[in-house]
Amino acid sequence: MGRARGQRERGAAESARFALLGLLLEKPAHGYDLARRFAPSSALGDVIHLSPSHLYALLSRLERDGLIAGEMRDAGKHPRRRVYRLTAAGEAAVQRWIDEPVTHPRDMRIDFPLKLYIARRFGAARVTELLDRQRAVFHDYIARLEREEKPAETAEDAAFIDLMRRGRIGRAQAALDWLRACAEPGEVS
Amino acid sequence: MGRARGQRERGAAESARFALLGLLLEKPAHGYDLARRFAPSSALGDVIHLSPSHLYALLSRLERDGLIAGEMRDAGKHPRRRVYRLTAAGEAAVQRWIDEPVTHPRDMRIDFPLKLYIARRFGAARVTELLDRQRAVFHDYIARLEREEKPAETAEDAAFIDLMRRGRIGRAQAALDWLRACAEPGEVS
DNA sequence: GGGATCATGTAACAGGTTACATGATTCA
DNA sequence: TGAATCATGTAACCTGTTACATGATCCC
Repeated sequence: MGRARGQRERGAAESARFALLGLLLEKPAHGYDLARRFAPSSALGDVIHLSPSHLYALLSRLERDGLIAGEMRDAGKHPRRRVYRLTAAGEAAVQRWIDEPVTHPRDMRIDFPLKLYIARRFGAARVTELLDRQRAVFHDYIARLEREEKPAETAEDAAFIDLMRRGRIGRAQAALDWLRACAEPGEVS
Repeated sequence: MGRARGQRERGAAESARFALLGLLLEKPAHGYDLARRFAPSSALGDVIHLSPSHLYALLSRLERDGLIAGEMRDAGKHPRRRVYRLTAAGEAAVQRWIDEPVTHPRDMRIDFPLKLYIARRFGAARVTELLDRQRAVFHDYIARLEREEKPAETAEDAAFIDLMRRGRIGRAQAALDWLRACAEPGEVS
């Protein structure tokens, strides 16, 4: 009971949860509103696909976990809708999430873009800080990999492991290059 | 009942299942044997971590799915062990898997390295073919991305979407570079 | 006897995903 | 009246993961 949580590996949709919180940071919204933000032709929809049912399921869990609170509201000429707002815990969690760089290049596909998207809505300074921190992380990551010497059982294994290392360095380097492009003037609105 | 399966997204451990099948392609083995192949200091262990319990769970599912068949055997001076061998269906599946390049750069972290590792055990020709096919896939992938023009709702969204596209191209290019390094003489034993 | 190694599982739980179900309102 | 849009959910299913349980054999 009460396992050391808070240090979990993030699943593919863990990121989606935070993106939802990030949208609610701007203003309260209901499910259908949020779903529109993830439409295929939108920026968020380009990063991650969220079907309506999936999105509602995520919202339920977020509410269960106490990060958001929903309230049914009449909406004049529309069907009743459940409007969600962040709780204090939810706001704290999402603020932390935005500012924290990812630790691994694999997160440059989904997690980081979502942070970037949300950070943009809170000013250029927020974005610049995120980009800087993220670059520092990968810079160190590459340095560590380049120093690394893993013991291997056979020469064949050693060759393979070294190949893998070169792959990791290449991916981190690609991430670094892309981050530099993001920071170019005009990119961050 | 009987949803269109066979076309599923592959989870992180879907790859591990195939790696297991790949190892069994060489010769039948029991769980503990296979677990050793995934030791932290081994080539496979460098690509993916499989705890013994996880591995046994995967083997159970593989057997349930009819890809492998296990048989308890006495082993002289050792405790009894359950020796697994591929079924015809399992062999067909793994042969297909080895030769099929991955469709997405994200799979260069785990799925492709596992294919590469297994392919190596079946000769340099097998590896060369895999590398060639994989390069062709990413070559096309990049060409498609470079042609692509996505409609966006706002100019800001358009800029963001373009940034994402550049990220994807960068990752694919890094994969391509790495594949070229893999194909260099001496790399494929 | 007892620690190391060999060997195999299972129970339980949380999370991801989606097919399916439902109904209000608007407007042509 | 009926199609389009607005709006919300849930039941069911599978998978991933891991803590925990168990026991044989070897060799000092």
